[in-house]
Amino acid sequence: MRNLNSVHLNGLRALEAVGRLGSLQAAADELGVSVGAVSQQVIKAEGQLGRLLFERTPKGMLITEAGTPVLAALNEGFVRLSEAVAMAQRKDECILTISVAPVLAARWLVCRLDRFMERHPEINLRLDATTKLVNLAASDIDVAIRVGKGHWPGVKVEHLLEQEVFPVCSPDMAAKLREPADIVKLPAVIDAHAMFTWDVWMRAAGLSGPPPTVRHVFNDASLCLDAAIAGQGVMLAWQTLAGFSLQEGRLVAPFGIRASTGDGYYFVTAEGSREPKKVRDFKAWIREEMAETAAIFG
Amino acid sequence: MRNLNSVHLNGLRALEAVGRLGSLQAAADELGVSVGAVSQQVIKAEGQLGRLLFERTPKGMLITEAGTPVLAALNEGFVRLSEAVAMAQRKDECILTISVAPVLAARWLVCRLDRFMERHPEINLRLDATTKLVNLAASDIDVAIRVGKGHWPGVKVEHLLEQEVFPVCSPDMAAKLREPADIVKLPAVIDAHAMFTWDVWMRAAGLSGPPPTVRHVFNDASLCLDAAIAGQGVMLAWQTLAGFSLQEGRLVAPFGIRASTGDGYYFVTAEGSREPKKVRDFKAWIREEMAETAAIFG
DNA sequence: TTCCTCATATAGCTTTTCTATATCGGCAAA
DNA sequence: TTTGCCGATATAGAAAAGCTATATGAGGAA
Repeated sequence: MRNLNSVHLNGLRALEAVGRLGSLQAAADELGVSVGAVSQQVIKAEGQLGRLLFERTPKGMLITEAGTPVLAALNEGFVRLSEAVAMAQRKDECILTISVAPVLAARWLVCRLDRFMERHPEINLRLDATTKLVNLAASDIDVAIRVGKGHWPGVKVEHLLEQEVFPVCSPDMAAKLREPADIVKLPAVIDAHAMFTWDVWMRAAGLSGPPPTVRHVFNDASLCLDAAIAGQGVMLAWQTLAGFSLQEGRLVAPFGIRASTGDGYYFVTAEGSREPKKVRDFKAWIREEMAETAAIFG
Repeated sequence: MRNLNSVHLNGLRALEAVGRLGSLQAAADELGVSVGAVSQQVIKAEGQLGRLLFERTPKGMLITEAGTPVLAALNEGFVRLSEAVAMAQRKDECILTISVAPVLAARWLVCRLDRFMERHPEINLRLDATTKLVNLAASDIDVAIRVGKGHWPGVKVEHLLEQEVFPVCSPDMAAKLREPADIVKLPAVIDAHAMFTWDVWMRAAGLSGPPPTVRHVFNDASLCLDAAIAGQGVMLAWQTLAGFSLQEGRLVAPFGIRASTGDGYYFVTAEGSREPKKVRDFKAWIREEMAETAAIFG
């Protein structure tokens, strides 16, 4: 499209407007400039194209035969540009863009989105699955959910749920356990990205000695949970990861001892401006769903 | 399309180029400006739209979800504008735009255009039927054929054929005529726009007395000729108007007396520049056809 | 002949666009 | 940890584009 470098876009627009509206005055009205400005632009643009698109008559501008297809194509082009601008300027009241960790999306959020649709049919979600802390001022994300200490500058942070970890394993594996100390004797499956270790839970359980032996390590928490479900070992899991599988009976949390990691779930939104209703609606719904998940454990 | 007034077209183009090419540098290369210029334009245009279309990452600009449809529409728009510009800038070697009087077109030229197509299949004609003397410098007409004295300033004029007039009537009507003086006793059909009167012919025929009585007057020479063909009167016609009907035997030119009107057929072209081959080809062909028409009369 | 409409030309001001340069942040390699 | 590179951004000021205001010209109608 380098050929567009040889002609001024404002001039092409002037040509199109005159071609469609029939006179310099009508075009000037639409473009919001004076008749003289349109006249200059038309003359200059014709010069840049090396082609006369109009014949001047006392009754106004008449399109030349060569001008007809050119002006038709210009019209289609500008109609499309106008649609693009309208699209960009439209307030997407009905689209909510959220950012959550992939594992939270896969293991907790996506399976309950049907309930969000029931509650808010007028809101369409866009889900950006990433663990990065997004720059909300420089992206189109409305709200993020993140796990961590919550000390993130430049954004508004709102606590949602304290993260707790606890061992989970298959029911068959759990059936062989007589006391909490038996858990650390099981082989373990490990999530390499976890920000905590078995020590956190063992302290809460009042256990000393070595942690479980590592059988498998995964770089994806969701895959790690699948391994635990498959009976390949015990995993130190957390509420949103394991809640659904616990409810289904595919996993068991033996003895129910939980330890707080010191991290929490937080809503992260842009500072300053008043939150749109769709964001408030979403947060309220998430709170309810988190409360229901928390209720599984006590 | 007034919404385009609120955003700079150059900025939209910068957005589109970055969206399509993936970086400010690549866009700058295509637009022929510096990276700083593109950066400024993108930032300003996003501000004017009130929408971020890109997320800035260390690896370059990433299109936001909202940006994807907007940039797609911008791309379509600019592709079409580019096509329009290419169309306008393309040298139409194969299109010849001619301007002739409507009656010349209808009665002489159009019926023989098949022969022009045979001779020059590579040339497409555009025919502008008007009697006005066109401003060749301010229109896209390559060559005009006009009837008159030929004294037209500011254009190149080239004589083609002297205009002669002569009475024509239906064969039945002609069968009753014994001598030229009988012609002026017939009722006449008159072309209101004709630039000559019966006096011109009567002088050439050596006849005195009153001209034929007027039966019908037409504001279109072609309709007038049709009336003569229909036997409604005698018409003072000219070569290009009546030639074809004479050859067909639908009209007769009794006694073959012709008078020169003092007007002529002329090629009219723009002054100055060397004529393209297509114009020279067309004129050569017209000369041959005119010579053939002239041969009908002796 | 006069008046109106439409396009065009011109001078000069305003706005946009651009260049040149410096800076910043992130990432990879030493 | 330091350094260098890459890509984006900010800034000042120059250049170009765009615009207004005004005058002019041509054609047509009253």
